[in-house]
Formats: sequence, C-alpha cells, structure tokens
Amino acid sequence: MKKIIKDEDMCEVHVTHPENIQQALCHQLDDEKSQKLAEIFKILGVPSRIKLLSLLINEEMCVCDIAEALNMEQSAISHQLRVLRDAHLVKFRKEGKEAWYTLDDDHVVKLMNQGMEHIMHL
Amino acid sequence: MKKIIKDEDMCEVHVTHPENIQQALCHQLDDEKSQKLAEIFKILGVPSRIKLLSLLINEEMCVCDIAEALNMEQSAISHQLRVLRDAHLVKFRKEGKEAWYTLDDDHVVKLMNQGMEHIMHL
DNA sequence: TTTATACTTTACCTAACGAGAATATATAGT
DNA sequence: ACTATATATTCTCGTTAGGTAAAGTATAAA
Repeated sequence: MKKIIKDEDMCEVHVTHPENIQQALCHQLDDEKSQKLAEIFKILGVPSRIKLLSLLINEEMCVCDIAEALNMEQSAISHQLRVLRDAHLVKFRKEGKEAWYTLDDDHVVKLMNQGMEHIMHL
Repeated sequence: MKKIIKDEDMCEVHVTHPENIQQALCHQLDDEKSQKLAEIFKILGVPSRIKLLSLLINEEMCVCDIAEALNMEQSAISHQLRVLRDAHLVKFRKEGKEAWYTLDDDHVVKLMNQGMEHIMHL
C-alpha cells in the first residue's frame, strides 16, 4: 500500500524529541523578559562602557573628567552616559555647568562582579 | 603684562578636576579585564541567546530540538552554540549523529538571575 | 556504497551601533 | 550683551555581527 504523505510530514524540521521540546517551551523565558534581559547585557557588552562604570564605582565624576580618564572625546562619553541613563545604570545631578554622574544603584556592581567571577573561573 | 600662552594651555581638553582623574585612573579596570568582561556581557546581550540559555537551565537538549523550540533555523542555532561554546557558557557531548548541549556551569545562571533582579527592580 | 539525517562551517547580506565632527544649548563670568 | 566653558544632540561613517542560504562533514541505516 502506498504511503500517504500529509502536509505535516512535509515540514523540513524533523521533530526528534517532542517531549523535550514541550518541556522546553514551558520553561523558556518569554519574549519580553528575554528582550529586556538581553538589553542590559548588551549595554554592558562594550569595553568603554564597562570602563566608564568601573570609574563610577569609586567616585562621582563629571563628564569632562571621564573623557579625560578614558582618553575619549567628550561627545562619545556623553553618548554613552545617555545610554546608561536610559537603562537606569547611572544617574546625575547638575551643578552649574557641570553634570556629576554616579551609579544608579548597586545592582550594577553586583552584575559586574558576577561577570568577573566567570572571567576568573576561565 | 601680556599673558604668555604655553603649549599645555593649548590643550583642547580642560582638566577640570585633576585629583579626581588621578583617582579614577588608579581604580579603573585595565584594558584586558574590561575587554573580557564586556565580551561575556555582549554574548548575553542577544535575546535569542538568552532564550537558548534559559532552555538549557532546565534540560539537556539537542540542536534540532532547540531550533524547533526557538522557531529558528538549525544553522542559526549552530552558530549561536559555537559562540556560547567558545565563551565556555555551554558544553556538549556527541551521541551518534546528535549533539546534546548543557550549560557549562552555574555561573551563567547566577549572571542571568542577577540581571533579572535589575530588570525587576526597574 | 548509497541515502538520509544531524550538525557544522563558509560566504554573504543587511541592520545596528560606537565614535568623531560639527552644531546646539545652557550656564557663568565679565 | 558678549565670551568661554560644560554638556548634549544631530549627522555621518565604518565596522561588527546575527541570520540565511548553501556547501561540507560525520554518522547510521538500508
């Protein structure tokens, strides 16, 4: 008897272990959470931004000083600070012409330390 | 008396707070560390990779199943797994034609949880 | 030794993004 | 009002990197 080929049999992806996939779909992070989670990590995924944040761990700094310390254009620093502000990673206060930046909270430090642990662990 | 302009006065970047910059330079992460630290964060900074890792928290999975669960091309998954392997975030074992992947260690989970805390904290 | 399956790799395309230059805004001093 | 300084923004450019398509490799079954 000739084997009848149905539409679902034509699917290119061969489902090897349906039960595993089922379990996976139950536990995976939803779109919104994985999106937001990736967002912070992406922001932390740039050396110059990591350096910038590491500066602010120790002291409040103004834009000009940060630029000098990182040997980068003031414009570039301002760009990065904008990104870090939007992500609630840093905050600032204006004092005359100057803007003084600090870390928004200690979550950032914890994240960086956790990352360092992975680095050290090889 | 006419003011004499010296070379260092011509520098475009005005050093506002030299002592702060000095302290900053002492504490900032060196190039290599900030480079490596940014590297893992960058890898975690992609939604599809976050989702992939979240799948592996709960169970060992083969490439085909991961592709099915994430609704992505098997080739794309293979690429991501290569990146994650190089970063020591996942490991795998071959069993016949299949490759079964798991998280390399629990550092990854800690990192993701720390990230989630930041998200939740807003 | 063919054929199919499971995965990896190479090549390529496009979009995203960090950084510099130029411009704009704001604040302080004269 | 004018000038200088501190920061922010707009525009642009060059590079990076995720994803797809296609070719390559390896293992197993017929």
